[in-house]
Amino acid sequence: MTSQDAPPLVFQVFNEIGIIEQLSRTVLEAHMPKGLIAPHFGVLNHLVRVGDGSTPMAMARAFQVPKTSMTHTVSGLVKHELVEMRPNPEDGRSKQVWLTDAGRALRARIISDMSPQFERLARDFDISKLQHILPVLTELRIYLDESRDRV
Amino acid sequence: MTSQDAPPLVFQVFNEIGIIEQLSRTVLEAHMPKGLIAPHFGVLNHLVRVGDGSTPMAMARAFQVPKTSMTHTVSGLVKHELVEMRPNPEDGRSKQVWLTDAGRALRARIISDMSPQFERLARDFDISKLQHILPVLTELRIYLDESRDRV
DNA sequence: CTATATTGGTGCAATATCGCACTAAAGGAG
DNA sequence: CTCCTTTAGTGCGATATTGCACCAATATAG
Repeated sequence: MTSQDAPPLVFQVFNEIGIIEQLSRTVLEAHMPKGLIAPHFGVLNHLVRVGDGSTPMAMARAFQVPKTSMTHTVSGLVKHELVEMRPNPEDGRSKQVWLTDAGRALRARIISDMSPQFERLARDFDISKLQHILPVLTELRIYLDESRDRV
Repeated sequence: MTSQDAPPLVFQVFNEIGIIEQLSRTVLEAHMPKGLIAPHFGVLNHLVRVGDGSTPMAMARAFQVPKTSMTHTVSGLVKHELVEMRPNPEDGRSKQVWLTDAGRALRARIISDMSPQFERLARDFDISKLQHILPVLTELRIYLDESRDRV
């Protein structure tokens, strides 16, 4: 019975990460309008930060989700008129996703709505600890990402 | 445009955590039999570690998911005969979830199947870094958990 | 150039997630 | 005890996720 009493370190890390992901996603979604969830925000945020005109497949790869999932998420944003699809002039197979003004505005509003919570966390929590773990998380993410297809 | 070029630290941490969660979940699910996904493993693992006979609601709270989601997950495990439901002798409203031998065996097999990958990660990655971030992740998880209903 | 392989996107079906409403049991106020 | 509230669980419907199959466009082999 020893093995199950002492879960390996890696296991524990992934476990905590899973719980944090769930809790933080819930917080995010509490600030989103009805009908939109975390993946929608992810796409809006991605388009603002990386730039408009990305293709659905490029975003599916960026988020590591199947292309059908990205099609579905983007179509939800189109329905809410937060992005619009345009043909890709460089490749007849693909499309480009462009933000609308409403899309930009919604993303900005969600972020500003959440800022009090971030600030409270920054007050209550030792931020330097987060600064220390961020590079490790990034390294771990890169490792997992690169080992993804080798498995 | 400055605010969106420099996402706050907390934002970045949650972002990395979200990606790691997704990648690690994919790894886990690659080791699970067809028809079972990460939440099923979560419940099996929980029952082994915390002990048999927990109620669906207790687990819903532990995993921070709606009770309907837990009902669904547990019913999938029942269908695969990995757990069984019994009436709760102490409360006529609720039930208890007990592992079957097959449930215990499957959980053990999944863990042992994944151990080579954990070991490879332990070789390729500086484990002491994970040791350093684990307590911070735990602290962050506890903070979010406690602030969950205050928001 | 032609034939084949690959790639981007979508429709469809199976399953998952989750809010809402409802029932049954338990708890609490009087 | 009775009434009211709370709690555990489930049915149902809306939406999400994802594998599979397919089409159209592009890339590649010969």
